[in-house]
Amino acid sequence: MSKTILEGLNPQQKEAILHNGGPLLILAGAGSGKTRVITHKFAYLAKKLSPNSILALTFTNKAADEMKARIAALTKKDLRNSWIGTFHSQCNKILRKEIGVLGYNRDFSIYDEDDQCNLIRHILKEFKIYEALYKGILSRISSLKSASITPEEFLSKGDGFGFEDRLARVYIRYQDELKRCNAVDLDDLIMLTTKIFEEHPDILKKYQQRFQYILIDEFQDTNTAQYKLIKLLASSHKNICVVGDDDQSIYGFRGANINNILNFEKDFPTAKVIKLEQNYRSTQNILHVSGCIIKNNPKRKAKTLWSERKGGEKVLQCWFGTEEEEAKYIAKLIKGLYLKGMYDYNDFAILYRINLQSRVLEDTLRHEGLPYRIVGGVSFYHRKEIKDIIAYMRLALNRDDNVSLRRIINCPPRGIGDSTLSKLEQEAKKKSISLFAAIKNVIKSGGVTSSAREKLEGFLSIIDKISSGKYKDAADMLSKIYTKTGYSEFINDERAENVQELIASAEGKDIKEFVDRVSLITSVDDVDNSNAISLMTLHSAKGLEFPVVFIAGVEEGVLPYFKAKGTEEIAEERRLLYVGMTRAKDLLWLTGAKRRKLYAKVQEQEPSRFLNDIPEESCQKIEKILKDTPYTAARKQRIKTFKPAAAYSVGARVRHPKWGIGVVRDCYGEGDDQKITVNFPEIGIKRLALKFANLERIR
DNA sequence: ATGCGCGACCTTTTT
DNA sequence: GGTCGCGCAT
Repeated sequence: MSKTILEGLNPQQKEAILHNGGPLLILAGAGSGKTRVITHKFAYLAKKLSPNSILALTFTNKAADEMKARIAALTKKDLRNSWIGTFHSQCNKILRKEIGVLGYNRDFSIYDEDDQCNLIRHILKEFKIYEALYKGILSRISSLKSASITPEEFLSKGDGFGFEDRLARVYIRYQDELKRCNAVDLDDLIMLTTKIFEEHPDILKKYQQRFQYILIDEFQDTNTAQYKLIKLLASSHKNICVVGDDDQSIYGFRGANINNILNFEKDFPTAKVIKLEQNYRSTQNILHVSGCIIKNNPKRKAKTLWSERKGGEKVLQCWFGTEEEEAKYIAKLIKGLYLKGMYDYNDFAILYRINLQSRVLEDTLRHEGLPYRIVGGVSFYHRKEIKDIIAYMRLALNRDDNVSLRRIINCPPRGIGDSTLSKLEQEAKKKSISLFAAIKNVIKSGGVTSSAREKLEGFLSIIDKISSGKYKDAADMLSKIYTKTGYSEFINDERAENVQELIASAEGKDIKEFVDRVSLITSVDDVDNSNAISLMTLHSAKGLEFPVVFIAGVEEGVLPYFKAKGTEEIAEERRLLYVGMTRAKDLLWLTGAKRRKLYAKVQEQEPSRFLNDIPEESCQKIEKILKDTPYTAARKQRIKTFKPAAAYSVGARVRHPKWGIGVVRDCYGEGDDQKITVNFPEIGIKRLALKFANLERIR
């Protein structure tokens, strides 16, 4: 057992896994096999401990799912009751049990950013603060919460005058309103859990005993509130292992506190520190150049990544007249490399700092007939029609949820306008009751015109019908909502399709679990394996890797973005570039344009200051468009590093459970990391991990 | 209740 | 350049 767990690992990785109890900080450089170490460490721990007594926290659902799948494959243990998940989902789990002590009801709603905005705007109207400020105010409140500062603390810090004081009052009111709605926002999931632990030592003790070991992934992304929470949980046994890379901290603007990683050793003086510096992804050259850039950051835990893939192609720098030329050249290069058979479309990624850069790139790729996909972007669950339908569901489960009620009381339109609504608001305020209860009161007391009363009765009976109905699953409930509310007649075809998709995704799911999932998920985990070039922001690229990476717009004002002024902000921009560069396995291009259209005006652009840190000899600068694409070294590199494994030979036929029969195009890697590339007719070329692919060899 | 014109504003965004 | 929100007009 422990043989398989430690097989194929380097000494540092082994040390990290075998380290016995006590605080451990694993500084895992880009591409150093971090996920592997975490999952194997979990498996190792699970030999002695029940898997359900290990708390393993990630930041994304995707990372959590992947971790679960890999641990399940490794340990063959039942993980249905495990505590592997995101910070938010695991806190939600705790709150659903314990929130009673704070005076909330267990059926609380979870508000996302959209709901938060609605609530803040509602409050600002009442406070007579210019409503357009809501975004700024919400972000201030959110950063207070992520820094674990309560409304009362913030108010007591202020001088009692001016904007800060008013902000404090809005914050207090906001928190009150949430409670009145029996709702928590995403920051509350962390903050309220912490609050319970602080105020109820017995509850804290229960969870301290339950979690014998704590594992945290992407530790550089934790905010102060999250760190406070895990310090509480780890304080008795100090069996805590955090894994992260300070050089990849790029979410400071969302409250992530890089000092958490820098201070871990101070907070846990007996902490062992292990550095994972062997990179299994990029060529030595790419690592060298990205290392030259990141080493200029102040306050970092120095790491020197190295790779067995010695040498490699030089990093290519290219400077163009305009962003159109930049895009065109990138497209031509991709086409050239593709036609030479070196790479597939999904081997390429084009990364950029700001979303608006994607437009020219998209236009050009389309024009050149190259397939692409945008990664990230607007979330499915953020769409109006989806949020509306979910709001009905939420209101049926939690009648105090005023935000959801306001959202749907007149959607689809049923003639309940502002005047009726403000009567309801008044009544609710006067009697300190929810809007839903206010509707009942107003109907009884005859506080509205008879036509308004009829309409309110109609709305009431819809909600009553929804909440008294018996449903076999979440899909059943959603589809009844969709028809009974009149929503289905109200929307256009495209939106109707989205609703159908939502209903389909709820098939067989428990209603409450489904609502939670929707609130805690951002994007649909669509497994888009289509053979296409990936376009995304540098932020979205974190955690991914591609054989060929282009970083576009490496210019002053774009990267670093012009709004980044202070040293820490510049340092974060530098890390952003570093994250982008370390995504590349074989080839890396840094491009820029002399003139770029930004927000309707053409700007003269200078090369990014970060480029000055790149040593001449590791870089190739190209001023004009070349006829030949430089790829020979990369090809040699590939052949050397990826020796064909014996498992499948190129040209062999295999069957995949989902995609049918295909032809093996490539097979490489060793041990658990064996990868296979298969061309499935109709579906296209897929790159698969041999271990999980479930392939069947056929003759 | 809806439609339109005007002005302000622009990042990144795991949950 | 394009979006979003507001206020005013119907």
